[in-house]
Amino acid sequence: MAWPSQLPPPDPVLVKSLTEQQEVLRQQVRLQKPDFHLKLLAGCDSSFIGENILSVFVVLTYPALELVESVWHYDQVELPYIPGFLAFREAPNLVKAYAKLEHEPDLIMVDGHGIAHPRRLGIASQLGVLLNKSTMGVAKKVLAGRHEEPAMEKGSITPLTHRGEHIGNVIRTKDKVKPVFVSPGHLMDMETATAIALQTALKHKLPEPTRLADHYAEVFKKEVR
DNA sequence: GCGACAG
DNA sequence: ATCTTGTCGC
Repeated sequence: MAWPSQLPPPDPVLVKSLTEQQEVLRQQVRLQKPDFHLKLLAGCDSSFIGENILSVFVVLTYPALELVESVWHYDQVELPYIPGFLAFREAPNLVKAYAKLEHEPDLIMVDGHGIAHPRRLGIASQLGVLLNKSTMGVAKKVLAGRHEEPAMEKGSITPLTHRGEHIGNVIRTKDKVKPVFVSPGHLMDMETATAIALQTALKHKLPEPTRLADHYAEVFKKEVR
């Protein structure tokens, strides 16, 4: 009866190394209003099969949100999941999948947090720095910070704060459905990220880019087997 | 010291 | 993330 509902004990040496790497990357993050004219919007997501990871990228037109491309990359996972260090486990494979895209998106919506992270470097921010591309994060659960529950109707927003900083927004993208947590990743700002998340959330809780990436991850998963 | 803990 | 059945509602 070791750690009941606990997580596997992380290796202190590994955590120290990853924390140092995060600091280097964090200093490269730029939060600013993007200069692009949003035409192509990408979404990405990863799923697992034992010790392997399957990452998917989809590209949609904006604002029509029609699918124009979808690619994937399947490989071995190098690290275990450690809260706060998700990017080191998933970003490498996402970068390889991204390289297969024929269309270069203006923005990437990532499943996970942007700066709404204990050290302001969630997977969306880290991936943005690695690809030197605008990114924003859309997560289903909180990792850091506190917030009030937004009203039950679609469009309601509440701020997510941590140590006195506004690190994200809690957005109700669908009536009476659990809200999502949005935050800018890299080369992006809070206002734009929030607006795009709401604009691209049609009939579902998750915005289309993330939702479709999630969907295709399941489709390609059967192809890999 | 006690919980919490993206995917 | 993944393991898992039926069930409620649009």
